[in-house]
Amino acid sequence: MADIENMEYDSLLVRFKDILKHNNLKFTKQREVVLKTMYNNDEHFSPESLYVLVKETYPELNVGIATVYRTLNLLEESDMVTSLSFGSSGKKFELGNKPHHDHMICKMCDEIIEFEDNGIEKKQEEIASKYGFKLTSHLMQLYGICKKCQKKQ
Amino acid sequence: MADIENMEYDSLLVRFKDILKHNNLKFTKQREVVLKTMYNNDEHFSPESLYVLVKETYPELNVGIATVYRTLNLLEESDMVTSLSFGSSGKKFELGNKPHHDHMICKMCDEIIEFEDNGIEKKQEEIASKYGFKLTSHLMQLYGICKKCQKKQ
DNA sequence: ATCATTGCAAAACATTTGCACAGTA
DNA sequence: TACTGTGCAAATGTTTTGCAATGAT
Repeated sequence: MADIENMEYDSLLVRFKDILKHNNLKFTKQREVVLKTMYNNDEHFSPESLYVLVKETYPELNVGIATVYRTLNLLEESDMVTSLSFGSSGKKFELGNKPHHDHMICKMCDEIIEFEDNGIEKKQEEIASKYGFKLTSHLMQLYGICKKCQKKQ
Repeated sequence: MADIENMEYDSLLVRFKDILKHNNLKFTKQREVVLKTMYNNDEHFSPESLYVLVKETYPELNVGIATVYRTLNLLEESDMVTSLSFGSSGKKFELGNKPHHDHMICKMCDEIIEFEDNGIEKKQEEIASKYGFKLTSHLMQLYGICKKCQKKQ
């Protein structure tokens, strides 16, 4: 049963349970379902859109949007999800199960393209140490117009 | 009168007036005062804090916060100001009169340190062209703990 | 004179919180 | 059992919008 397909999710789940235990928090269906929905739908979610998806997928649980917010905040504090903010609408979240990457965002269609930035990281470390700054994370977003939208113009 | 001190502001103002004219928009005291206040107080502003400062400085104009928002949005669309968003509170804006730079943000005290990133830009262009993406701008924010706050810990 | 802009208040969003009840350990 | 989590609705915070009056060209 525990085939390779589920290994990654299982390890996320174990990590989540660990975090909960270490903080004297409880493992609940709602928390599990929020994590699982993010995993099964590999995208960038707004709290609202994740909420809709969770409700559609698990209507019997009757999950409230407050719980989605609470769970996302918990997951973010525990570094299991990352948030991006751009544009005028609120944040978007993604599950941190992929290797580190950054984002290119199309101004016209809001599409998000992920890319890896081997090499830029080193430069960032250099800059930070120059200012005595202790780096914990970074956000790099490139804005512009994607291939498709360039054709439309 | 037009000494070197004011040249930079004057050129901003000319640019602003140009933008207004090209869009059939009008040059008003309120719009001018928002721009001027940003220029005179070289910082990163939330719309709210800029509003307070404008009211303090020009109480007789009785500028409303809606106008501050409208002006900031206008200035941003015209690329005269840039916005950063981070944390859970809203956006911060800065006037785009400095050479391009990025930001280091302290997680503890929210201080913003600016730095220049000669060299990273080239890499960004490379990445973008690999995806057929037409780059118009970018955002790079390094998060961590600043020198002062490290000592406090 | 014409048409955009303004301040105000209300509306629209986005997110958080208080509380009584339900669920986990 | 003890205590945390939950949904709900209300509260909060941020940004936008409709409107009648004002101001710029």
